[in-house]
Amino acid sequence: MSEQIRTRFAPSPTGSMHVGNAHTALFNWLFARNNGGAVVLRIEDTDELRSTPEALDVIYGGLKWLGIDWDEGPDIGGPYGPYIQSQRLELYEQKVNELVEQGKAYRCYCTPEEVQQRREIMRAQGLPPKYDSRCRTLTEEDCAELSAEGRQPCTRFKMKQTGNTIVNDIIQGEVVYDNNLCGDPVILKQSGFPTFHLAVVVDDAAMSITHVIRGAGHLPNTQIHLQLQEALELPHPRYAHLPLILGEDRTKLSKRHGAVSVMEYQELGYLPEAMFNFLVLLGWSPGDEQEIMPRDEIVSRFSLEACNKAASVFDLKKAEWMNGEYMKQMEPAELAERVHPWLVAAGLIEEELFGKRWQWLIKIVELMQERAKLLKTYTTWARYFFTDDYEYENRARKKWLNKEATVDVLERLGDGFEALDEWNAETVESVIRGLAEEMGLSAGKVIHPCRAAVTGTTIGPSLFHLLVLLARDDVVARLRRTARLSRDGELAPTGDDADEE
RNA sequence: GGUCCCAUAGUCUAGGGGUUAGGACUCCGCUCUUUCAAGGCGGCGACACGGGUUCGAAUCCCGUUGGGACCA
Repeated sequence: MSEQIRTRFAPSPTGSMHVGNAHTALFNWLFARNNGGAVVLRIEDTDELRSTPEALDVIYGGLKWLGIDWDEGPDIGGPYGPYIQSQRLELYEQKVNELVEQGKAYRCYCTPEEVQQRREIMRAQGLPPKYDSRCRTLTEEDCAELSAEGRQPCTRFKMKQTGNTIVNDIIQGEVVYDNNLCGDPVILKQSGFPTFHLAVVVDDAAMSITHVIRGAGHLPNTQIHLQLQEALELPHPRYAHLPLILGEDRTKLSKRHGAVSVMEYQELGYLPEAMFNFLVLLGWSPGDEQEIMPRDEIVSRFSLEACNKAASVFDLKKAEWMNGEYMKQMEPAELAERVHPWLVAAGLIEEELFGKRWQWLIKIVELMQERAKLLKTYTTWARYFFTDDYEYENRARKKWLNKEATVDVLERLGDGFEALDEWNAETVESVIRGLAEEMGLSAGKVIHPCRAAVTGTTIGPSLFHLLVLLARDDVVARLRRTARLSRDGELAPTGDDADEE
């Protein structure tokens, strides 16, 4: 008989989906899917004002974007609901009362300020800054007196004061904590809300969670959870603490490191499958040299035992590279579908595309498929395909457009194109090369000015193939317009980097 | 400050007593070409340090240093 594996992902509804959270969700999902287990989505909102529908949507959206699904959760229900902690308050209260009645927890009348103050003193003395347990020994009269002062109690759990608590972690191994060093944690706040410690323990058990997979930041909390489970006579789940994801400066990833929420990566033009692949490689490796792997393969090869203990730095450059790789592997038609919304948002193309126009877009996408690294890249690099309103870059101005010889080349090229019977890559190329020969120039001396004139830039895909994706009339018009501007001296380098080479 | 965790190049990692320490990103160079932001080729670059254990340590142990996490 094998127990049904159940993992859970338990975010707080903060209104954004941090990549660290996404990483944790991903590993829970991978472990469950690899083992034919279930994934539970639980919202831990006992600390927040309450979850708002918007905050929930952010979580759902982030997970769905990455392709992480769940078997039970607030939106789809399940046999262990409700899945939002603020809807489970009676349960926590009942458990807390149970502990108090059994003498395993007690009311504490110290204010947060007092506790904080004493902690500072202990720290200054070089002592472990834990709660000093002074309310443990309060009598009923003491309590009544303190209440009369207007104090609202919180409830603290009595931690063992001797011996060790051993966490046996699948990833971190055996970690030993000295019970004497841990103060009694609050389990029920003055407000009557449970703390994280109580709620996780109660819910993990109530939801039959077999494996708690979470960030390594929770490792020290686990000693509390283990003791709480014992006191409540609940089973211990297995624990796996994942290495943290850090920013470039090796501190916890936060806003000042740039994009930290998964949706920001979507907005930057990342493909979810690339993000998925990138994230899984932070803290896990298949053991060989494979890096880019389809989702199925990741699922089948995944294991918690193969996870790393060391924290990792989120390397944006590598994520970008990987995204580019995914874009290259894609069918042009599919990539075009992904790129299309970006072009629409940039006002470059209409939302409804029909047959020929789709085919045209696919060709454009394909032309740049090798070099674009993000979906968003198309809105800038491919801009000139969709509008005549593009900038002449300084490099193009300096190298070609601001030179006298260019005017003639552009004009004659325009004439040559105009005279063409057919507009295709071969005919275009022959005009360009023919003109170069006629003028006694190398082909590059025609190609580069032409590119600069028609696209405004000095770099891009094959010029011949690019030109034929534009209407011939447009190309001719652009050549003539550019020639005129050049002659009028309008194309001198501008701006701060005008002198830069 | 206390406790815990971690330590292979700038970054992600493989390896785990005997290896020329492998791969990937980045960076640099060369090359192809019609440009590079793409392709091809190549290069720089690592076992944090000090002690042990051992015939032999990057690998095991201890310490130091550094980093991180937690301490409502």
